[in-house]
Amino acid sequence: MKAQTTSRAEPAAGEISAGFERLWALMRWLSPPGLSLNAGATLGTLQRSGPRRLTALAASEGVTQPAMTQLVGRLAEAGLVARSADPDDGRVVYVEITQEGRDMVARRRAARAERLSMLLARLSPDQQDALAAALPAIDALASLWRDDQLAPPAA
Amino acid sequence: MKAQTTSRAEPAAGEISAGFERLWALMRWLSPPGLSLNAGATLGTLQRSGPRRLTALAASEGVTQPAMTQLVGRLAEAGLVARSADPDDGRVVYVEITQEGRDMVARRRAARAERLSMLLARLSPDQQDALAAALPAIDALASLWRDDQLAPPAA
DNA sequence: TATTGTTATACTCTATAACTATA
DNA sequence: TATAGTTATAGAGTATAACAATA
Repeated sequence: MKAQTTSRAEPAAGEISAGFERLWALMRWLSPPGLSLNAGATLGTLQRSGPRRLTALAASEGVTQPAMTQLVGRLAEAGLVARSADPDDGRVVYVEITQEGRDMVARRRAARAERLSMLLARLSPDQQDALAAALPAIDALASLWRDDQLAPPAA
Repeated sequence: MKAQTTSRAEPAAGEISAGFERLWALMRWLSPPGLSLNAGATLGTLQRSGPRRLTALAASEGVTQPAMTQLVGRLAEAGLVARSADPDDGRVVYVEITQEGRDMVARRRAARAERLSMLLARLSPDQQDALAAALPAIDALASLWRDDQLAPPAA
């Protein structure tokens, strides 16, 4: 309740998180079956960021290390990712997306875009513009959070 | 691939859905434990929309009818919702949020807002504004989709 | 002794199919 | 016969705890 510690961000935070929550069911509907949302997001992270350690992947996707072990196991079994060892540290496992995985990401992205564009077309031009204009902020928000998970700040 | 059927919405759809996907892990992190994301979203829908039939609730949350039966059962057991019968049709079940449920929604919303505001404060003012400006579009998108689920359009 | 990742186990949640009750 | 909702069953996916291997 303490006022003006964070400029105008504070009053808006409640509405923004409520808006995100309302998108929850839509996001599930957009995602083609075959991969869970976690699996799809993990694949997307690997495509954007390149090979990553299993622990880092678990942190950036917000799941536990054992859960990521199993998720990577499923993705590897499906040929979508590959594991590799660190030559300098035998404990470390790197996870990398395969070409097959990239194809899967592309297919899913196209399917989502097709479904979403039908809805977007029914928004007003102003609303479409507002969504597009918010994309950099959405990306920045997601990146900030992921970076915090990898190297927690103060709290 | 067919061009200009939907103005500028089409090229942006891919980026927007990718942005949503990147928010996925953040959304899970924002949500306090105790209720699943589906449970929280369902409670939020009931608070906004008032009593709803179980079938309609299942459609608007994007889960099957049996899944909603069980989810409502869990929420009712926790005292967060109440069922009531339709006097005119003995088959119909209405689901309504209780005061305890409203309190839960408020608590969760406050917790999410607190976590999110720490991240929002680290965005530039422009980015904060862009997010706030996109809220009406996000709400409209969610509503469009929910309405379609309740009464499917053409496809 | 600390760190990285895996295995074991139990639990939550979901979907499909079969069922009951009302219309 | 169709519709609203429930029950039965099986499966996916997660977390906690215990473990193995490397540093």
